[in-house]
Amino acid sequence: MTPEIILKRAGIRLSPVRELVVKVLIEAAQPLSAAEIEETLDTVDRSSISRTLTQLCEHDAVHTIEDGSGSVKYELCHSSDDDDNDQHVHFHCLRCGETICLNDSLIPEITLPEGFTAHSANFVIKGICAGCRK
Amino acid sequence: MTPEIILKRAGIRLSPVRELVVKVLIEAAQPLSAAEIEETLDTVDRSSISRTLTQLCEHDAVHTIEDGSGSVKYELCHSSDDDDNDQHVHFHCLRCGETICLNDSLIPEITLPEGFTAHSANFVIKGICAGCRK
DNA sequence: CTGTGTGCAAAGGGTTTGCAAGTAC
DNA sequence: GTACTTGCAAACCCTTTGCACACAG
Repeated sequence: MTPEIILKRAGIRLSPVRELVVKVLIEAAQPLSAAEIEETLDTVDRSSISRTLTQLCEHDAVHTIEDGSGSVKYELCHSSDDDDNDQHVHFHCLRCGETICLNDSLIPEITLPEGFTAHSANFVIKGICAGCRK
Repeated sequence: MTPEIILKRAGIRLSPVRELVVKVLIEAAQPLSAAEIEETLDTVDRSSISRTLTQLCEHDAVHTIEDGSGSVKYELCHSSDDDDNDQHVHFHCLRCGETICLNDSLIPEITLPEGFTAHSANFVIKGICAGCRK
């Protein structure tokens, strides 16, 4: 998977910054915050990163994870189509601050009250990871 | 359930502000943000509310919900004991911004990788509520 | 007198916006 | 030329902290 393909599929024009941001997300094993992307791409301004992430979210190429760390994390959507079936649970370590994907645990379907429509879901378990438990 | 009982059980001394904050949380049908509590209690300073909420969280009398709205929501813990069995899923309406409890949907147990320990969980479904769908 | 509670103002952090310069077509 | 992209600085929102006064034991 290349940045070019992802951007093209999302219907977003190519640009240097956008390709760099998507590349970082592809290579990350975990969801990243805007600040983490900024650190990796230290030549790129934070506002450009912010705008790019907003755009990627609007085009459903990226989704957000609120892990309670204070900053939103971003992750590439795995499925190209609209159904969010690939959405998995995340684990946020309260000690080291990392947020990792629990790829084996898909977010379960929840029955909503009459008239409610789901758009996305955010399921984060907080605790201590194996590395920090020691 | 009264503010006095909740504070006493949490091991927090009584005070005018603390009783007011807990009272608002008791009467709320939904999780509230610090700003919403501040609006309701317009005589109380935001810093006092912030400190009270922090204290309530530390004593496990209140837990937080990150719904992606930008501000953390607070809700009274229902169980008095340590197990978080009463934790339920929340629904956040992207149109009206309300976050409501889906009391019928308990947060499912997730199997964590070896060595991981769970402390709490945050499960929020985002979409459009019945009132906003219209 | 000592400790606790509270309000006010200011700081902090994370993110977004206004604007102007730069770039591509 | 026109539209799009980007960086810089400033603004914004939400939350927390420093400090001083007030009050209770």
